[in-house]
Amino acid sequence: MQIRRLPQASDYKDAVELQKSLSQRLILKGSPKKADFIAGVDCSSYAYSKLMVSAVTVWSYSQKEIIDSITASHETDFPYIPGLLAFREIPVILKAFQILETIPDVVICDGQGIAHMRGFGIACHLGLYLGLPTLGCGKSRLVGSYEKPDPEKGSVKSLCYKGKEVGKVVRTRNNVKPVFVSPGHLIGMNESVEIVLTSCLKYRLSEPIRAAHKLAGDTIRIMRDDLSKN
DNA sequence: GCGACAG
DNA sequence: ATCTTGTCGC
Repeated sequence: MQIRRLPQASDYKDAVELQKSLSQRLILKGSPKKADFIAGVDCSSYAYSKLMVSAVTVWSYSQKEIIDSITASHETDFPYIPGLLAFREIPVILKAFQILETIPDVVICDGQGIAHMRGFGIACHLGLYLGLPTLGCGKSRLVGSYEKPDPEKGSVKSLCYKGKEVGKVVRTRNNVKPVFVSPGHLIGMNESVEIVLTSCLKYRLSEPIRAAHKLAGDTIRIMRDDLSKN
């Protein structure tokens, strides 16, 4: 699919400034017209190397199964820095989207949307590149405070940061650690939570994210094994 | 200055 | 994120 062009940053200072300026472009409302094709994005990296693998899967809500998936690999020079995750993962993620045939209705990212110190997590960054509705679904918190949601699936509490609600803490399975949901671009807060809950069938993580996580992991292990032979 | 800190 | 098997608990 088509990817938009955005300004780049190579060092910490430029990256922080870029996030501040790009955050002005976000549209944090709306609901996907037809939220049937829900994509999940995840990355795996190989310890002790720069190798990164991304996986994008597309799950159909009506069919309850993965209907398309793709992987890409890329070497990165950007280290993991809390708040700057996108600069490490976006290149390999865009490489995968470039060859993805199915156009998703909405994209779920492994990480945060606006629940970020500058209101510009990886889901926001990817949303501007793709021009599609995106949202972040993190397995842990980056910023903000919250009260524990009730133990039943579907319970939700606000995630607040600097006096504003920036996300939701969502229980996707009974008695299981909640996930952190926040809009990325072209979608609202409640709509983001709705997408996550409708794509969580029997596990903590939504189906497309789970599938992408497994695909990226399996792929990088295969690449690692091939490297150790030759 | 100290502690926190997506993946 | 990654190095890694079995095992305890609902």
